Amino acid sequence: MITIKDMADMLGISTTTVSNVIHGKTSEVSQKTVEKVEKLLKEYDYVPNNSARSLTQKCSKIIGVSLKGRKDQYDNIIADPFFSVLLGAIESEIRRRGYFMMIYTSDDISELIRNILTWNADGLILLGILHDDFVKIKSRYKNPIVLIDSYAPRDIMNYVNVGLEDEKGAYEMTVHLLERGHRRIAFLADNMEGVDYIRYIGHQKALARYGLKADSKDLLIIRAEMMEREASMEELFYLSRNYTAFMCCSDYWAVLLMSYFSDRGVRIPEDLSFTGFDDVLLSRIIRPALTTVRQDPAKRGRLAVDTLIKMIQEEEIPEWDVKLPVELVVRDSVKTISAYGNPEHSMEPERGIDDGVDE
Amino acid sequence: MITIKDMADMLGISTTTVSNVIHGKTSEVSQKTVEKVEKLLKEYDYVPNNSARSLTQKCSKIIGVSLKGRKDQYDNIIADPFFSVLLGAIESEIRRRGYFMMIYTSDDISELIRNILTWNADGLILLGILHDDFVKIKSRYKNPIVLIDSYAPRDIMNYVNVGLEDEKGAYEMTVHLLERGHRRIAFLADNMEGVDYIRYIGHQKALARYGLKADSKDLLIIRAEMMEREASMEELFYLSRNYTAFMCCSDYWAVLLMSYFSDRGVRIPEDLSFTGFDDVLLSRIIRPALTTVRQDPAKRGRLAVDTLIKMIQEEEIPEWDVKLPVELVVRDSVKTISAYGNPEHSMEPERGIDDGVDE
DNA sequence: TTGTATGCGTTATCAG
DNA sequence: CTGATAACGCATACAA
Repeated sequence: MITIKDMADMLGISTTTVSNVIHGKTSEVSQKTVEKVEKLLKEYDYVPNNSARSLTQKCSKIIGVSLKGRKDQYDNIIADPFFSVLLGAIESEIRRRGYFMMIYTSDDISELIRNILTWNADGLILLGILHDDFVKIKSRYKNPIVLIDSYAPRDIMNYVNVGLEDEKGAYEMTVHLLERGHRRIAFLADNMEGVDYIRYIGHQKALARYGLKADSKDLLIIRAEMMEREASMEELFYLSRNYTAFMCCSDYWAVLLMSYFSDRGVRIPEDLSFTGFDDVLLSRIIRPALTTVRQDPAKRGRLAVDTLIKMIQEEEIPEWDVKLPVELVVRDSVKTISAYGNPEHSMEPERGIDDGVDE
Repeated sequence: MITIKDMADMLGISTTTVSNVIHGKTSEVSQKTVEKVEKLLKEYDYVPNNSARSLTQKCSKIIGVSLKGRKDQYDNIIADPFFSVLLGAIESEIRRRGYFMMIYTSDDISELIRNILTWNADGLILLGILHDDFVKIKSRYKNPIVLIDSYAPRDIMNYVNVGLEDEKGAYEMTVHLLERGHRRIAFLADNMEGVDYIRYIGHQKALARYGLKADSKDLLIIRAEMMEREASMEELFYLSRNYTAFMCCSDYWAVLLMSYFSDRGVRIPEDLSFTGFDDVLLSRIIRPALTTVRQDPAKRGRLAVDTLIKMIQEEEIPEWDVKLPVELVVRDSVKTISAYGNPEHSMEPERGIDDGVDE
């Protein structure tokens, strides 16, 4: 590892001159010196020491990416099919822009903060962080932050979020189910915060538009450990008899449950319809192919990085809450039960009710 | 961000003393001073600047993780179901051990090397790197390196690899197919280097043990862009008529192809059997569930990190080539065709032939 | 056009 | 027990 000083000594010139050549400030250096230095740069394949750079400058060229692990959900969150695609896109964009990515996963938010601070990251991308944690981070870390999939009360704190038309997606999916004649729909969510909550709002609005009312008993919260506990699954199986459709908040769960139910003799979609959210690879591969809401995680990752770098370079404060479009993808996991729809509800939305979505 | 100097000034003592307290060298500091400093440490929640530390010390506490992207394979390699689980395990273990993870993906190996050097990473974990690239990296980077899934000629260069019983896995899978009466087996691989090549060796040995000979025309190389090109898939479809089983080098491909073939009316496993490798979530979810070779990527990730840290701390040079066990997982994607087996081959291995595996 | 001097935050050496 | 002081590698303001 050759240093600037080494090279300066070798050429009998000062470090300043070498540094200037490295940074392309050749206007202030004679052509001859430039050539000498560049020759040496090539010869020894000089690589700057970024620790030293971070020290003298304000910036570290590091972008921190944090996903608070949730022990209750998956073994490790990086393995989640949706997160991994997103993360891959973020990584490649960070690299393309000449930055470095450092990942911090932790269930302990204060440890996470210490890790960010200790490297003085230029900016931060936070995935699926809850509001309280965001506030804690924001209070200690002053550089730009971009959130992905966050819903926080706007009035409490400014934030930049690269989100999704979650409400619209859930709305359209619900409408799709209703139009196919489904009236007994269960809504399956990981939790009732953030993204899943907003999707539930969309679901409710669609029901309302059809003169139906969401019933809290149709809201099924599903957790990773349930798959392990036979009793929980039995109960879910039992509950499923009340429904013609399971509307899931993620492809991951939809696909897992489809597999579980079909193994127990439930025919999909004949006996029970399923829908997902995300459109990950899984949902295209499984049979019946999953009807779902598509988003573009690669685009999202890129946009998050672009936005963050814009903020870092202080060109501007970008739009504070982007909602990327979603698209209903109809495949084969939803049955059409027109003749079998609950007769007391018409197939058309009731007149006079018109709550917009994402207004 | 409070610094050591700030605190020293506040207390009217020297930075040395503060630093000593921070590092627990309290034997050389009076109790009173220790308490004063620790109070301040807490109060301002002091976080050390790691760039400064890296500069003065030999170590950076960074572990670099590199996966050379292969443009021909996936959009981004992090999204690969197997890699993402492995990566997640690596990340959590690195963090648990008090290190930081920096990811470098690049198709340009020299860019990758520069990134590693610029941060002076204490150690490196290389995933799926080919031998030539490893040599290049090794020539520029002198800190410990642990490989995952590498096969290189041992005589050329020392290396530490955390691998798998690839040969054994493929051997057992092939035997399984043979015992179920399959005689016309296609071997599908991404390429003919590294892991896939060793698996092919195992495949060949199993065939030999049954008095059969591997035919190079039964070796089908499959690439990501093939899925897009209709002509390629048509050809594969046409070829498939020659076989009773497709033995795939990864679950990823097995599952993708199963889906493709079953959509075109091929019954699985009645018309065509499939096997995979890895046992990712996908293979458990899909129906028919995939017969595959299980490995434990989480364990692998942990072991790789443990090994690397051992090397970094110079406790010892660990075993140079670990091969973690694999396990055949029989599910429903392989048909039993005992009555239909090629009559000129007996179901039992021929006598007198006895090439061991992984000897 | 080139060089000198200083500082970034930390650790380590050595002297008091 | 404590404190100067130098050093790590780099960038920059200022001199020459």
